[in-house]
Amino acid sequence: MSQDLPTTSYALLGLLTFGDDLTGYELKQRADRTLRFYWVSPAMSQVYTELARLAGHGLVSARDAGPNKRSSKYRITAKGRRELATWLESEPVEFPTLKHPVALRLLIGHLVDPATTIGLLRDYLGSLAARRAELAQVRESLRGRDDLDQPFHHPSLVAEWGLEYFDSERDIVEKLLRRLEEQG
Amino acid sequence: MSQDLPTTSYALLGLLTFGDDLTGYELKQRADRTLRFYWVSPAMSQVYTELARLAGHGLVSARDAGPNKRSSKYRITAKGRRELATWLESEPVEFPTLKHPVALRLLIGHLVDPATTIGLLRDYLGSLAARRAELAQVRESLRGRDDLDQPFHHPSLVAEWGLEYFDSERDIVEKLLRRLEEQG
DNA sequence: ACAGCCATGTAACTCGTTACATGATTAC
DNA sequence: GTAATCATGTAACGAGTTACATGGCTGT
Repeated sequence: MSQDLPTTSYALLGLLTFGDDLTGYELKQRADRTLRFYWVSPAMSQVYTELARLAGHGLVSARDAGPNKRSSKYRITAKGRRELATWLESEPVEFPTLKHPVALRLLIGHLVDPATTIGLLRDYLGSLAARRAELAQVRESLRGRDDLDQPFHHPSLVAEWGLEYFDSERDIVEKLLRRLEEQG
Repeated sequence: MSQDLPTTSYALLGLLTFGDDLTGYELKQRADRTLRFYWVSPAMSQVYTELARLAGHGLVSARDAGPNKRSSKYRITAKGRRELATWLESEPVEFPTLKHPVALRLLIGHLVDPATTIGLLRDYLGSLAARRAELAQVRESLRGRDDLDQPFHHPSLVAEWGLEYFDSERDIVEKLLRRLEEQG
């Protein structure tokens, strides 16, 4: 029965488990707010492709709302919920993948002068702070709906995890930067 | 002059800047040891594809060594070094991408019982420790070749960054786990 | 002789992206 | 009226994977 879909498909399906029905467009917005920080934010076109696939497997159902067959809302089906729970329990869970262009550039730092590397890391600290602020705003927006029995309890746990990750990354890079500045 | 290759291509090219010439096979091994932790470890077939592309752009040169036209070693060219330095200085550097299947599953923890989520995180702590041990071994293997002016100075900085990341991730997950255990 | 590793490559395929096309609704 | 946003989709492409095919070299 287990369908074995790509992970992004399960991720989008998961975003439909919070008690509301969404259009493809709205689903993309939710992905931009949450999924982006620890998975990917799929392109608009892929959201529609995935919704069509999920509907083909009977994991979501489409319901027309607007007058012109537009704005159809998607709802997760009972089968979709079972499928998601099975996926969640399936072993083994893949190890996280990190694609870190900054670390990658630091690796070949011997090709350029130290000032370039230092500038690279300073820029990174800036974008890290900006990204952290975005996530902090998301976390704040869940306040009041994040109690133990409320739908956004787990999303808020994940958001807090992300904030701690950003803080730790900042600390590590700051320390590294001090080290490079002393050498250079 | 800037070629604008995929990042994996620059990454593999970067692995050829440490003073030795490598066969495709050896390059794959080096990627498995280092690149894997903060980028990806490309499939064997892709390594050969990328080497062919790099050679086509004149960024690496192939030199036959074996009798049967096999075991040809690849060496980065002067043009390749210039290209890499340009890439390193190019702005802006992309923000890291994290694909975190564990966080993704935690997000929809409301679909399963707490024990499942707790088990998931415990498993993750285990694989995290294993991965950290692998990286620690890599870092140790660089000792003696990691001084300021030596080729593996920057790789060792990156490895230490990775070790600190793993430690921080472990701390965050352990705290989260305690929180879930108290609730459940 | 056989296993296991070294070594290279092609073909088919999936995932996901960007570019493009189209049109409705809302706010000013 | 017109710009911005809402909304949905198709087509072409690129990056990267798995499966497959091939054969040499090394140790026991």
